[in-house]
Amino acid sequence: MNILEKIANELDMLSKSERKVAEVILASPSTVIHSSIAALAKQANISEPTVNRFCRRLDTKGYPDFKLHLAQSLANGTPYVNRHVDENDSAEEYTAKIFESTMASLELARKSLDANVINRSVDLLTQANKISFFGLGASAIVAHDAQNKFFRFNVPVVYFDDILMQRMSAINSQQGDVVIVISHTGRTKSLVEVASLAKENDATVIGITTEGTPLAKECNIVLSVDVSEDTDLYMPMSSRIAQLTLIDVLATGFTLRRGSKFRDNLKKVKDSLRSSRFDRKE
Amino acid sequence: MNILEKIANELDMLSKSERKVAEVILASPSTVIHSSIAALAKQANISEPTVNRFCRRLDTKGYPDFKLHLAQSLANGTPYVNRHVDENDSAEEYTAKIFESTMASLELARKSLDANVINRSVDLLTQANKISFFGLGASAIVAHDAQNKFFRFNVPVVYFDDILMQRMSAINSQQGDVVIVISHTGRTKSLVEVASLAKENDATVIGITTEGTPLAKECNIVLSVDVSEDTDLYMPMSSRIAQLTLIDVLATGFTLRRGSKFRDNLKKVKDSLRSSRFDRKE
DNA sequence: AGAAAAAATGAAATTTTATTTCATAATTAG
DNA sequence: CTAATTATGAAATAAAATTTCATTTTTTCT
Repeated sequence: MNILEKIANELDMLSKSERKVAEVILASPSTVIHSSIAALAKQANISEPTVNRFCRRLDTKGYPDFKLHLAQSLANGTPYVNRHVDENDSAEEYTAKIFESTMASLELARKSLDANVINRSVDLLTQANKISFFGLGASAIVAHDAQNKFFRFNVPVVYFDDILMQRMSAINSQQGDVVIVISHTGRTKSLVEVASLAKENDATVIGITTEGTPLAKECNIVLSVDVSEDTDLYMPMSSRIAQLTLIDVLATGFTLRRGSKFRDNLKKVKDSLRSSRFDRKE
Repeated sequence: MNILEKIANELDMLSKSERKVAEVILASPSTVIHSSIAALAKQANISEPTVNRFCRRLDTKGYPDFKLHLAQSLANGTPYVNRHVDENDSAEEYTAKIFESTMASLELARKSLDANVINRSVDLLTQANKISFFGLGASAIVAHDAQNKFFRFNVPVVYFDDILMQRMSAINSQQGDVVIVISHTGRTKSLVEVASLAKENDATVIGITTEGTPLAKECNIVLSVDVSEDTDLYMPMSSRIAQLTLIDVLATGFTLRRGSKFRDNLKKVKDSLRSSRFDRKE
């Protein structure tokens, strides 16, 4: 179990001074693993025994043992933290930060997903007469991608990123159709309306959105993808990556459910693209 | 760099006694991280200073520091590896596998990227009179996404996922234009031709593709995004995620280069979307 | 509100652990 | 076979962590 998460979790179980220690550690865990207990105590403006007690409260044997746990956490658990891009970052720095934030978001998204809900969604998709993907803005890309994937499966699939087409399509939907509505915020008015229209016309509506939003309330099933709020500061970044990965999951679930014969078919689709490509030299 | 590998590598650089230490560590590294220097010395039948010297020879500051490195190596055992989805996987299993593979690919992609090339690309983009993004299939989504992002920056930007439009646009390009061609395989004939046409017409061609491919050869600059070959078995998955993250990096570089005033403008674009959304309750 | 109990905290002492120093032993080169 | 070099460990020293205990702060109960 990751000790950084553990610290964050148990933050309110700690005493005032211990919390100071926790904050210093969370602020810069990689510095701490190279600090002595004295240095850390000074940094947090508390005494050395307090640091020691803090370590014990986290079920480690003492400070050195705590550092070991911390080192391990840094190596795997949350190597990918959300580090904000800074005005003066070099290309190298902001590249690293963006990749790491994206990975951190994927980690988070994975945790927020419920396998049962995925399973039910795959069930519905395999049984659908028609599948529609709707999204706007950044989520339009996700819908576009989903169409691209499901199209390969040779199932009736459409995608619209135009409000009017979405409405018309929703109104024409019927029992047996699955409509997937994608929106990170879950607050885009026209999409919420589209979801509502589709539902009224007996389609099954699956939302790829955040739990508890107006859109989520209109859906039969909600695939909630949580990503840290502040990664998408000025433009959608992590959210759409998480959504796309979810599409991969659904597509994979779909192919698995359809069995091996179906996957042979996929290979055929892939091979059919070959003539449009230059050969590999090897 | 993994310290266990390092020990194994440098085994023959070590003295007889130091090698004894190395062997004890390699035999059971997880025991060692909980041992004191005295315990380890005894285990290896050598003295404490020898252990200390051993640690220094591996470029660590001393025994505690060595243990930290060791702890990290142990944790790093299986970070995000490419685990293949299996026929009989449960929803939980394949979800985890896909998310982890995606993260592994991002890690790989980040390593393959050259910050200097990114910097030059950002340079060119900020100075461009017009920016075009071309892609087909899964890469069309990436181009679509790029357009969506750069459109917010209020620069002339177009995207085409249609071969004919791409050709026409390439032929009409001129000096000062930047054309970004996206293709994971780098072997799609029509895209290679489009790149070549754009170049002939004095546009600067940036390729988001794999190094050494026919497309790469036609480009002025290649942003090479390597992802493990076998992740995209039947359909493109990881490659497009890596490409999209690269788009985020370019877009971020762009905004940083344009300065803070420009970013205020971005906020305005975002705020302008507000009226199309339901309010948050808080 | 105020006293007693409980909990939290840090100074100092103690203990544990790691490192340095230095004399001796082993190895290598000439 | 000897001198030089290198490797090694015992002992001393230094550094770091932990324990003890007195003091302060907070909480609980009149």
